[in-house]
Amino acid sequence: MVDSTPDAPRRAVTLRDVARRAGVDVSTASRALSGRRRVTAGVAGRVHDAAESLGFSPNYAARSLRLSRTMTLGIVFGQLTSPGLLEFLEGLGSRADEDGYSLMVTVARGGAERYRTLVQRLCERRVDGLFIAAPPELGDALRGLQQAGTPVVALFRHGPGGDDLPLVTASEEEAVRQALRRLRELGHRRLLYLGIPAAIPSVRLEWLKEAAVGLGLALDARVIGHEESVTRLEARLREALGETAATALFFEYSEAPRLLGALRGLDLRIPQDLSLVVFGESTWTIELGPPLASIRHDLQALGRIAAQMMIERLACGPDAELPSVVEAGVGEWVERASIGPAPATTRHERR
Amino acid sequence: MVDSTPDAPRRAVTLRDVARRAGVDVSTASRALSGRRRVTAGVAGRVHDAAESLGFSPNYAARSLRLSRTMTLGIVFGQLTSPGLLEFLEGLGSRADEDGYSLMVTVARGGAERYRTLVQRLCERRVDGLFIAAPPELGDALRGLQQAGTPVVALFRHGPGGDDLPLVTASEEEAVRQALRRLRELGHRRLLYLGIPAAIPSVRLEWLKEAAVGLGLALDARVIGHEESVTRLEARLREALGETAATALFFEYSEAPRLLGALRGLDLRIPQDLSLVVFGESTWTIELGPPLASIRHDLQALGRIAAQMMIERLACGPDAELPSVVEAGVGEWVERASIGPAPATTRHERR
DNA sequence: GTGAAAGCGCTAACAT
DNA sequence: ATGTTAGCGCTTTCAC
Repeated sequence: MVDSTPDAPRRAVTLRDVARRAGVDVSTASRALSGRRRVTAGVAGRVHDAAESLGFSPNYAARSLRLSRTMTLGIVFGQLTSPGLLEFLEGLGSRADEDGYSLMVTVARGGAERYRTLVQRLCERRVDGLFIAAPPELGDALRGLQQAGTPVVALFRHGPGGDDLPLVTASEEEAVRQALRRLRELGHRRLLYLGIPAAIPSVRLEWLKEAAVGLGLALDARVIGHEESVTRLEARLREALGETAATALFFEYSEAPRLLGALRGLDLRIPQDLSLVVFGESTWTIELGPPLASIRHDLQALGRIAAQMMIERLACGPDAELPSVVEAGVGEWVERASIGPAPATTRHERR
Repeated sequence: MVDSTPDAPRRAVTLRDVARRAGVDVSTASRALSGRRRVTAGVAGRVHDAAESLGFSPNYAARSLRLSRTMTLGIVFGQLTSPGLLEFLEGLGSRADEDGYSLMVTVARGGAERYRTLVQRLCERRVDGLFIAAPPELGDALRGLQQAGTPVVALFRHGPGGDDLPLVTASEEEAVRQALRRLRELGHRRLLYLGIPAAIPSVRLEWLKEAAVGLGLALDARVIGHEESVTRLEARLREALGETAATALFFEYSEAPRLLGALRGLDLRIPQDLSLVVFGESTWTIELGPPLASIRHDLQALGRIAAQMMIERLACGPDAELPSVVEAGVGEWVERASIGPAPATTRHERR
């Protein structure tokens, strides 16, 4: 049923097969199928029928070779950790898909060397465009791409040493300002930021500092280790809150489980004793316990935007330049029940 | 620095360029670079130098065309929701990567029709192997792949109507049995399973039922809506616990935030009043609140196994058959503080 | 409107 | 050991 000639060769049907079946030349079949050039109605019909009945599926490698474009976009991730990356990927993928582009996804997982290897491989694959998340120093791994005029853009942020690529990212500046303004309005004067070293935070910290200075708020920042236990964090937290007398706490989504766990041990009421703001969100931060106020992104939308930019760029031809930084997405301040008026005296002062 | 001839053509360097520069024929250059056939040391050196200095990157489309293999694996996801999919993807991708395969990732996001479209596209891309997560009825979308002898495997489970593909999945049978045995040991006799309709649960429910029957435990199962609010769930939960007098509750990771939120409103002590077991886990279920006992998978390992199977199959040639079901991963029972001895009388009986 | 022919970049027979 | 030749499947001039 699936195959009319049961012992057909283990070989894909080619355009040649279709043409033969339709009684025309391959070139005619090509035209009929691509529809780009006019063909007699009868011929077109026969060709389509033949293709249909043979189960013809055009070979993209051949087409790519001829057309010098693969209709493929590549992406290199550093690591697939944050669940936000799935949303991003979904957005990017679906937008690309709409214009017929497929996505090659790779994960570096290692150092800069791995990044370079993957970039090389994607270059061999002749992707039409390449995204690199938080790119490190890439050296001459980009050479092939550059020679071919393939656009390469950095995603989210630049990694150490890799700041020579146009960047597509979401800006949180305004959202951070809004959050701080609101907290100030609620009487908060001293803020604390807890983050892991050398990740996204650096930029966030800049924004936080800037906004805090602008509004006359005190901001302390402390680094917490990636692996510190909940009990350890509890002590750290107690100490940090004691020393800074902060009434509002900022932290990263990735640290939220441990931090919230530690917070429980401290017997603080949220938000009466302490207001909480998290960078990023998910059902966990919203549905469980006090809904956490957050500075979030629509990462799916950001993905779509990144894809769209690339596609437009591709349509413009190789000579169009990419702007060096595109703040494509916009961070959003979402107020929720985890923030409230600052306590008159902090818990620690009370003691 | 990057380019010795500043106004070089916007064109990738080809093997021909390398050969010319090295003063040899393209075929010789090909041999020297592939290293598959012996070449004089001097020539090899010159060719490599030329390739190096020109920044040569072999065109995979051309190679694919010639070799009839793309060194590309395709994967179709239904949706990119569960964070576990990232782990899976990472495992699959890294294993594939080790053997030089790249990964084309697509997301159906829609109904069976979208699946078919993506399968078609991946077929045109001539992937060497294809994974489809929870495939629905695919109809003749698989024809091209079949004709070409491309292996296609289903992942996780079969979707409605799509049960004609070899399946790679993880079995939880034994883990479920262990969990129930342990609960029985702790005095539990009545269990409750809360799940969303038409997702993974169906299989899980089978396993649960089977194990429960085998151990003489009572098992009730209730469906909860995908969108029910926490307060609504609270009522549902109260009702369900009241009616079944269950002392242990099973639920899915995806429902955990809402369910745990609802549980809080019920003023139950975990595990004194109720024991909890979740299918799947993350830092959220471990670090926050009472660590949840779980039936989990190492999805990254499963991904690696799936990739490995495919690669081996590819090495065997197109005539090797895939076994129809491979339970490649093993679910694991992990006991944590969320389970404890069954209460002498259930909370509701006490009232 | 259709067929003939060339060629995208590469590899593998075959010849030398 | 190296060069010559053919061809993977497709699109696109170029004739007719």
